[in-house]
Amino acid sequence: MAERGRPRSFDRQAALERAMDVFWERGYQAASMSDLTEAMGINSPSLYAAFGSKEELYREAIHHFAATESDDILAPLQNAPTARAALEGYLMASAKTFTRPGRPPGCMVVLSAVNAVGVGDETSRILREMRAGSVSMIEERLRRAIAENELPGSLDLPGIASYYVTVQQGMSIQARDGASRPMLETIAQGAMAAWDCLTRPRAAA
Amino acid sequence: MAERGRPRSFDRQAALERAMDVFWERGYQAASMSDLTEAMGINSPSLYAAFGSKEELYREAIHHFAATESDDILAPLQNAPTARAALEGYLMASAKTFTRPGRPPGCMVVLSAVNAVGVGDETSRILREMRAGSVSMIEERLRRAIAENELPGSLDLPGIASYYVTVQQGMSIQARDGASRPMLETIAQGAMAAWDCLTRPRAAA
DNA sequence: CCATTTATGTGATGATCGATACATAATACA
DNA sequence: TGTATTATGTATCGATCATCACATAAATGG
Repeated sequence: MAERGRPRSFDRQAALERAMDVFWERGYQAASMSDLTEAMGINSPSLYAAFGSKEELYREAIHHFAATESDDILAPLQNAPTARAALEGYLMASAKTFTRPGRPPGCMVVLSAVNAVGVGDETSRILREMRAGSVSMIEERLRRAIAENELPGSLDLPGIASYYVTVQQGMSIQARDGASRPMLETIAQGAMAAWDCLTRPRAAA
Repeated sequence: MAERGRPRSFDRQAALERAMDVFWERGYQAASMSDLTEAMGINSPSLYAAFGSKEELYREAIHHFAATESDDILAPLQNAPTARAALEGYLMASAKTFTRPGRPPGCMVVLSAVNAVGVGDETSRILREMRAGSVSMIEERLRRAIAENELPGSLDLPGIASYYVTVQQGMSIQARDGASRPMLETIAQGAMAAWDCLTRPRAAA
C-alpha cells in the first residue's frame, strides 16, 4: 500500500486550506492561479497534479470549509435544548466565527451566492444546495420543537427559517464591511427579538 | 455651445444603463470588457472615449444605480408617517425592487461588498460609504421619531439600524438565490416582528 | 543495480484580459 | 470649400489568464 513514485513535497491538506482562504477572501473568478499557487507555496503543475483544475480545487475548498468551519455555526441547531436557544446559538456562533481574527470575514458558502461567478453549473448547484441546507436544518429544528410541544403547530416554518437565514446572510455582508463581533451580536439579538411574535399561534390562513 | 466634432452615434445614457446591468449581474471583475461592449452595443474605443476606463464606467454605473434604483427603497424612510412604517416600507420596497422582472436580483451596492473585488481604493471607499449611508438614514429617522415622542430616548439606535440594514442585505442574497417577492415580504414581516421589542424603553446601560 | 512511477520546476501554450494606435468618417467653424 | 475636432471601426498591444509539455528529480519494486 506504500506510495510508488516520488513523494509529494508539500502538505496537501495545508495547501488546500491556503487555497480555501484565497477563494474565501476573493471568490472564485477573482482568485487567480497566481494568487493560489503563491498562497499554497507550490507551482501550478503541482496544483493540477494534486487537485485537477481550478474549479475542482474550489470545490474541494468549499467542502473543506463545510467540514471544518461551519460546524461551529450549525452545532447549536442540533444541540440546543430549545428551538429558541438553537436559533440564538446559530446567530451568536455566526457572529463569533464571522469575525475570527486571521480569517476572511463572513461565510464562504453564503458569499459564494455573489462571488462564485464563472463557476460551472454543477458547482453552482452544489453551493445553492448548501445554502438551502441551512434553511432545511432550521425548519427541521422547528418541526421538532412542534413535535415536542414547545411551539404551536400553526407556524409558517419556511418563512421563519428563511428569516433567520436571511439575517445570518446579511451578517456575512456586515462582516465584510468590517462589523465587529459585538456589533454582529447586537444584530443577532435584534433578530431574536422577533422570536416571541413569530412563534405565537397564528390563525389558519 | 454646439458640439464640435463628429457626434456620438449611440445614446450614452442607454449604454450606461446596459453597463450597469452587467456590473449589477456579475460584479466588477467578472464583468469583462467584452461583456460590457457587447451589452452596450459599442466597440471598446467608443467606451473608452465616452467613459474613460472600466473602473470609471463602474463608478458611473454605481452612481446611476443610486440615482435611479435606490430611490424606491429609501423613499419610505423619508415619507412614512411613523418610524415603524418607515422601516416596514424600506423592507417591503426592497422585497419589490429586488425581484423586479428583467433586472438583476438584489441591490447592486449591497452586493458590491462581495463582488467588487479588484476595484481601486477610492471606488471601494465610495461603495462602503454608500452602504453605511443606509444605516445613517435609518438612525436619523429613528432620532426624528424620538424627537417626536414616538419612540423612547433610551434606544440603541446604531444597533437597531444595523439590524434592519442587515436584514435588507440578507434579502439581497436571498434574491440572488431566487427568492420570490412574496418570500422576501415574509422575511421583511419577520424582521418587523422584532419592532415592538426593539423599541421598548430600555434600562440605562 | 535497473525499470517504473510519481512529483517537481522551467517554460511555454492559446485565449482572453483591459486598453490603444491609427486611419477614416462625420460634424462645426471659418 | 477647407480646416479643426471628435467619433468610429479595425486591428492590435503587452499583460495576464488557466492549463500543460517536457525534462529532471526522487521515490519504490524488482
